[in-house]
Amino acid sequence: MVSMKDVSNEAGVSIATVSNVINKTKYVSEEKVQLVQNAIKKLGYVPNAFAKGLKTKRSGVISLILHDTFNPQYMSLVNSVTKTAQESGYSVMIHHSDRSVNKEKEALMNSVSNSVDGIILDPVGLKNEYIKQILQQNIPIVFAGLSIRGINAPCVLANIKLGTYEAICHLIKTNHRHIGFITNALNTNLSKESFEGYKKALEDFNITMQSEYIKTNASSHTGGYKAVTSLLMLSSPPSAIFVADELMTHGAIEAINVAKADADVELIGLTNNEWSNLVKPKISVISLPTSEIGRLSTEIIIDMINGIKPNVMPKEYLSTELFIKNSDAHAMHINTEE
Amino acid sequence: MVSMKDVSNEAGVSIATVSNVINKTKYVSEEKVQLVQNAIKKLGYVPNAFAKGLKTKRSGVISLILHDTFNPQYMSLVNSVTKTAQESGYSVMIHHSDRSVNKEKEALMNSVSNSVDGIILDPVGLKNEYIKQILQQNIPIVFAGLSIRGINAPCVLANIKLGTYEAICHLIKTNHRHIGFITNALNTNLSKESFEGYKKALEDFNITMQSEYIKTNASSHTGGYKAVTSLLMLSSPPSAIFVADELMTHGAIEAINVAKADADVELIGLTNNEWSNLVKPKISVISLPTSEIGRLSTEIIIDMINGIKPNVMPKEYLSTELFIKNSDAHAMHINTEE
DNA sequence: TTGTAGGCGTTATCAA
DNA sequence: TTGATAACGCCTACAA
Repeated sequence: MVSMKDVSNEAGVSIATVSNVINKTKYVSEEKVQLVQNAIKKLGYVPNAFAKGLKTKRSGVISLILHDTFNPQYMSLVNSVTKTAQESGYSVMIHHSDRSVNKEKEALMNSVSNSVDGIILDPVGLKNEYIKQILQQNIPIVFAGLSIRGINAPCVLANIKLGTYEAICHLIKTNHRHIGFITNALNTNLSKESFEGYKKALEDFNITMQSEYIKTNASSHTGGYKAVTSLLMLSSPPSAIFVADELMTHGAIEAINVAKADADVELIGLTNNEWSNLVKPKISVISLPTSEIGRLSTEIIIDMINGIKPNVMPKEYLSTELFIKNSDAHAMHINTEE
Repeated sequence: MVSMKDVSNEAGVSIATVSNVINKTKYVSEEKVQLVQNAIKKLGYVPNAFAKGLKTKRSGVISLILHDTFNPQYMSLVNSVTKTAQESGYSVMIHHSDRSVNKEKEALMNSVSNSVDGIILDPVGLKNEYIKQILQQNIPIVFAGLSIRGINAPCVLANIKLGTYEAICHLIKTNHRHIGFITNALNTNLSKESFEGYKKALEDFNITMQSEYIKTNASSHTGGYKAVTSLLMLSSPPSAIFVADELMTHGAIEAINVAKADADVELIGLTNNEWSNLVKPKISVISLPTSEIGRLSTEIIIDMINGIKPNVMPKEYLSTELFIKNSDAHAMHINTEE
């Protein structure tokens, strides 16, 4: 491996001068700059990040820890984080916690051990004691997608409550009064907040919530299928259904197809997958601002690394978008911050 | 930051003993092991990867460089690479070259500078002089998804030629004789090999290739749309169309919908997106073994890191799968290696 | 079985 | 303006 010392020998200058040329830390005469640059090129010198990090305590690496990469939406998160980071000269290390608190802990430890400059965490659950230890290490952390209670760190989230509210309002305005709501066990912020939005919309329009229209124990493909099927079998079935998860939306579509009920029921799902435009029956969707979440999280973490306090604490909500079927443009796009 | 020295002080042993306890490099008496472990826990010691790497020249990091992350398929690649790596104790650093040879070069340099133990490269184009320099640095590299000519490194690819061949054979066996073929400019291995498969299938069944059925200048959504539209306007349009790209498949479906031609034309697209099951008109698809490509690439790179020569050189082909519409099971699954 | 000490490639302080 | 040199935290002969 060719080191600074080799370069300094080749160029006939001191190691310090080489370092100053590379990092532009001090003025070096044009003559020596040339000498050094030629030597670097000739020898194919590449700086050693270990040695540099050992001195500076900085790695130029941001750690991205994802809890569920099965969901296709995560690609745009990975994308935007990586791009934003690269633009600022950072590299991204990616870990999967795979819905396991233990793996999350491992990923966090690994991040500490690798001296990453900052961590973007999409947490597994509502708590992980180990996270507090990270904060004590003084390594910046921001939460993406989910928040963790009791932890004072910035947090970038989709405003799913407002998104759901908008979607339900749209349905009501297009004369739906019997609206189904399907989600998983209401044990995540996402589903809980989505349900809040649903309730609020009904309230605002003075519509009584009917418990038989609410299915809160669905999950994944099959769950969506079963939930919709049972809704359609009610004596007075809903004329519209909101589904708060991408996979469950799949199942919902199939159920409608099987029941040949596409003329009778309006569906709003959750996805930003392009394929959803081509699906029959046509559905409307709300899409999470995954890409923006990634970009903003990264910008915040970089600010924190540089000692700049993020001005929005502790939570930053990004709005979802509602795409109405048969319409290229999206219907509403309300931007809120708090 | 708490270092080994602090631990050794706390435990009342030497630094070397601490190191030996941590790395299990030498036998240490049970008594001192306890002492050290208690000290580690008490102080919250975490090894410093910089110092370690500086000595050992190993980082435990694999670099994954992707050329196009717009394509949703990449998520499963990222997924399988990360999981496989994590299982073997490696971390993954992810870079986007974004179809730019320059960015690819930057990512490679960054990888060298960070002393990654190995590189999985999904290359931008058919060549990049800089890659040869990487090989000279003696850092293991494997190509995923695309091969680069003139470079002697392992290479894990989808057997798109065979996949296309199977798909076209299926069409022929179901009595199609007029089969359209749509791809981009034939300037990538993928499209070239796909076209090879198309030609071979026609030959094997003694069907004359008709040049008006071949559209090789399509690209992206719009390209697929235009290509299919023009095919459908032929005086004797094809009864089946093969589309060798996910986005182009989108456009193709729309074109068929607009032309209301779904009864008349059979479509086979390229994707492994779950949504494609729900699309109308129903389509068949061949799917790339992205996940397997990721897993195998990672296994190979880890072997190389450990000095084990991969036994399959220089290319390893993984088979695609053909999913016939209206059928849950896939029709064929032929596994070949060469 | 345990300890001492040199050096990995940088950066940064201090002299020159 | 440039150059010596002492850390940074760890591993690993080599000694004891």
